[in-house]
Amino acid sequence: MKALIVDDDRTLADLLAFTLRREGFEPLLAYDAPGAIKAFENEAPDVIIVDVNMPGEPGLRNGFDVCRRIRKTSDVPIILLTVRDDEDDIVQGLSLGADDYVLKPFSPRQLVARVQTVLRRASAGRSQELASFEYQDVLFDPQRRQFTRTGQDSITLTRLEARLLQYLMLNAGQVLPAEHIIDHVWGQRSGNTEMLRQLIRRLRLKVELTPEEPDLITNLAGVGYGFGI
Amino acid sequence: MKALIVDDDRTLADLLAFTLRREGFEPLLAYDAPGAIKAFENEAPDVIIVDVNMPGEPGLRNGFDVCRRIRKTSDVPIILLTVRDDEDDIVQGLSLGADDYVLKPFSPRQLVARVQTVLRRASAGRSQELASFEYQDVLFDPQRRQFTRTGQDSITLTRLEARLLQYLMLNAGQVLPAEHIIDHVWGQRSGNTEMLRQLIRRLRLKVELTPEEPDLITNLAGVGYGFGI
DNA sequence: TAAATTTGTCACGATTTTGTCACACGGTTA
DNA sequence: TAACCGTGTGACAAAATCGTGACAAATTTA
Repeated sequence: MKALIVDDDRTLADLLAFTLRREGFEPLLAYDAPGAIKAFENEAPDVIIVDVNMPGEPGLRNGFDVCRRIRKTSDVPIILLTVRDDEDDIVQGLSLGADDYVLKPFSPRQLVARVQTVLRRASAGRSQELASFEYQDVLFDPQRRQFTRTGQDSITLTRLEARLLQYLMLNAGQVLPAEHIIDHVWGQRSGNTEMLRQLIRRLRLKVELTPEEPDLITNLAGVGYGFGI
Repeated sequence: MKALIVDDDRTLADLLAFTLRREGFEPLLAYDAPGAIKAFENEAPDVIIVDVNMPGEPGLRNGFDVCRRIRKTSDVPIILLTVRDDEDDIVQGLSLGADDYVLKPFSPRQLVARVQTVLRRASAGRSQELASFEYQDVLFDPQRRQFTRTGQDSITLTRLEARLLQYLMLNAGQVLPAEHIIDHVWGQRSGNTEMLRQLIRRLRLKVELTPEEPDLITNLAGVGYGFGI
């Protein structure tokens, strides 16, 4: 299994290479966007790990450009590395077709786990959805509908709860109009405000530390709800 | 993804069509306002790019009319093309519900980037309005309805307060007739002078440092109110 | 099929938001 | 000077919005 690592921070790139090699991968290294494209074309890696923030010439500038460029011709799994707190990055990266993203800083073990998850899904032919979402100290795995707060036991969400949470996390930092949420969770036809209120409530009971004083899922009166605002 | 291009300059329209097709879009062309409406109704495009300046019969004259007409029935993202860096055009366009505008001349790449940004925003459900307004030491985020005076805690405005402030800030420096404000905040039907007085009052209480001596929202007797005069 | 889980519906109270009424103040004008 | 107008202000009522609990219907699981 070839894994292409793209990062201008050579120390980090080397560390990733070392870790992946130990896990049986054949690591390839690129230190900038053009190098990444070249390596991708010459080596046909099975998975690509790209740092979002890289210097470089305009047009082929950063991890997003690499992602976009590769997605034009290939469905190879791509994992983006991004610094914390930049939700716009996440949304943008996902819309560009990345399969997963990992927030820095991360442990090498963690990254390897993500790589394997992405590969497993890719081989199963369903690289549609996301492998996982991270935000502060919470982690959500839509596939298994497992929600985990670091240091605590993980919780299994119901199908609707998971769809709601996924939609909220995918658009973290934004206020989503109730109608949009309803459309997305229940589909155009059914679904109403009351059902959303109940679902929000149930999700909060499972997910929030103090459901009376929610800190993850907040409401904006007259509009809708948002995650991480 | 269907992209409707409306421009009487066929050379430019063709160039845009070529560029968008290369990026995976299915371009549709219209060379005047009536043609644009027809294409919009028949083809249901995912995004519309309209040149502001077009010849044509009165009533359905230019890009603004197209924008206004389409916004009556649809939230499809609209990008306006304009030559003048005339702020009035921009303000007018945005107040008519356009999602973005691009000043001519522009590079095709640039336009494609804008198109993708707008589509991303639309799919994320935040085709709302502009990201934020700034004026001197105040900042307003319409989406979260957060008002901040630098160095102070931010305040959450109510829906109507936010709409009023947004309208005032969008037209900062001008005195807006009370009737216009009422129409914009409450919509054509309801709304009266008394309600506006109360809303102004409540907004001032939240926003002004000294509500008795307002410095942001000023009144011009017999006409209306203005922001930053 | 029975039990358990998940989802939808109804009703209530608390709070916030919005609308309405009454009145005071200053300036202008008859 | 008195009447009038536009505006600012306060108090209160109406409406909207949200969170909550209880329970029924539907679905999944054993």
